[in-house]
Amino acid sequence: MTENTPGFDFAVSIDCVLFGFDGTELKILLIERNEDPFKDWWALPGNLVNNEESVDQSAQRILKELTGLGDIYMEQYYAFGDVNRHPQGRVISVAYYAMLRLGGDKPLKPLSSYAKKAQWVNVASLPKLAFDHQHILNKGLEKIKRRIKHLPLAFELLPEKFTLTQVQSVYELILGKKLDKRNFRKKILSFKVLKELEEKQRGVSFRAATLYKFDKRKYNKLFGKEISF
Amino acid sequence: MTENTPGFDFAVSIDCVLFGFDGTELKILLIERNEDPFKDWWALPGNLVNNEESVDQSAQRILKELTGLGDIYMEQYYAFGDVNRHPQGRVISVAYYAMLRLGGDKPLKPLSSYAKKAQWVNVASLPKLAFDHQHILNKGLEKIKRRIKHLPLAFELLPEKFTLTQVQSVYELILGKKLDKRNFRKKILSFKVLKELEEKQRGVSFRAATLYKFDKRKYNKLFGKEISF
DNA sequence: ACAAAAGTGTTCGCCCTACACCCATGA
DNA sequence: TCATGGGTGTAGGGCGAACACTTTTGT
Repeated sequence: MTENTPGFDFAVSIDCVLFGFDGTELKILLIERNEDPFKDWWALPGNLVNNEESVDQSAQRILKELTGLGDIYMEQYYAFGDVNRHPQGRVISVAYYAMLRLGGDKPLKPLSSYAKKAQWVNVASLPKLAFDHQHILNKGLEKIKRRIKHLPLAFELLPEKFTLTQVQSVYELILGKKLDKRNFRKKILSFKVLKELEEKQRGVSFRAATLYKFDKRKYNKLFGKEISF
Repeated sequence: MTENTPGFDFAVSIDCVLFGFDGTELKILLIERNEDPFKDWWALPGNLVNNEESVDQSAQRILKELTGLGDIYMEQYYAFGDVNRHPQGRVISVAYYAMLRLGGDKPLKPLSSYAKKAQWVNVASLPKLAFDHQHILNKGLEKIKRRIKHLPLAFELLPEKFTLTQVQSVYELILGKKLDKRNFRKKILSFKVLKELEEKQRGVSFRAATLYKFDKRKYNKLFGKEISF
């Protein structure tokens, strides 16, 4: 335990809930810890905030250290501050989520030594998590359930070109319920933020679906108006 | 500046945005600081988190110290963590908001000495605030604008018995726009969480309005369903 | 030919919006 | 009697929900 100037004896950490979509399942990125406490447990990627960086910058740095990715839309969603959430001292953790495109082209970069490995894990079949990370994750899931109704989070999970069925899958996984195909397509197209491409799906053993792109320009023009599922 | 165990050299504070409604205006509670930095400036009520209390408990304690009120619905909404937000060291501040009933029956209790006085101030005509408190407040206002569409925040600002016009005023002030009287009444009554009383308004020099009460029982039964403005 | 997913319209009910006048009360 | 806010209904348009079959493609 630490002995410090009263009032200045806290640590602040970031924990990241990184969502990914592999075409079928909703995944999150976990690391296997290589240090006590909770050595060998699975945990959310996270680390302490340095003294010379803001918490937002820290979140970006930690995400970059763990994945090699920068410039990711990342949103703070809650600060967890129970007294005993960390066994080695008073640590307040600020949680962020991000939506990431999975794909072989973006391998996970080497990690700091406190993690043995990082791995994408299906949200539906998680191991026991270290600290209060299950709680942090649950709150993150609730958050994106609400936010995906107003923000275009789904397209950040999908490849640049995607089919409407893939978009629908993402919504169904996050909201946890089936949606009607015709109604879904009508609605998502009614926002006018998807651009239909000439191109079609390839390599599937059934009728190839039309590919679409998310049109960020048009989306930005909607600013102020709400999209709503 | 402080010299501490690396990693455990942060302070964590709470800042509270306390909303109140006096029948006409939306107010927030400010204090006038009696200590440097920002001596003599107006600021949001807040204080450092103690080592042996959770941030939620700390928020409750601080609110109680400043107002004498306990058991207030208080919600954390953001953590502010810029490097130089506090001139005397690295302080992360976790912001909470609460909706309070104003009224002479609940005077503000004596304050800790770091405040000269506390005062309800009209949100529409604020003084310059210390630290990044204007920013914290702005973010709080955005937050309640969204939340009042789904949560019964308005009734926490109102006296136990209130008229429909008063409810409408609160919504108009928070949303920053006029609403149609007939449509508003239809909608608010359609949620079935208001109980019409036998009683009428007294002491007004025009037709007395019917008084209503918020029915928490019925509201709790709605759990899961969303109310939506 | 069959398996698998793509793609497509209509109907109905509900909710949101816009809109204006009479009523009750106290001064 | 006047000034002030209280209280009330309806019509039209738009949106969300329910619902099933044909098309395309690869094997």
